[in-house]
Amino acid sequence: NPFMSWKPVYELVKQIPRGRVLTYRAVARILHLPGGARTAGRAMARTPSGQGVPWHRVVGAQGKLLVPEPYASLPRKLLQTEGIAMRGSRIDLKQHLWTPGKGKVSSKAPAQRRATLQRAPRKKKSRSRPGNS
DNA sequence: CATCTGACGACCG
DNA sequence: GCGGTCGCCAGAT
Repeated sequence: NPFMSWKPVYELVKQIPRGRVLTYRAVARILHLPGGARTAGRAMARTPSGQGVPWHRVVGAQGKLLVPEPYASLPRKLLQTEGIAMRGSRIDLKQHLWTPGKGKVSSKAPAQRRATLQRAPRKKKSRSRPGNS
């Protein structure tokens, strides 16, 4: 049963408090999901309905709502209802990013720092990308 | 078994 | 800030 594999993800998402959000990246790191954020995204894409999983509280690393059609408009509405502040089409992660276990200790979200590692130039291997025919 | 496909995120121009 | 590309990994074809 594939749902069992993602159960930890749904259990974690269910614990996100009202008015708070988690990024796909954060979910992946907390659960040590191999493959990182995309794996978290895959799990969310298969979120079972009727299980009380607040899927709208999982957003992109930059606070963007990545839910595709035909549900694209739902998260925004739901989050607004929960009092989530937004700058344009983004959520203020500084205010609403949830840190498991520190919900009532500190309301400040830890500033996420990007590694300053340099990477070798990237090869542009086109892997049958949807392009113009 | 070989490929393609994403509810991502990092980089690049 | 935006759009295109690549690495990642489990499912679908």
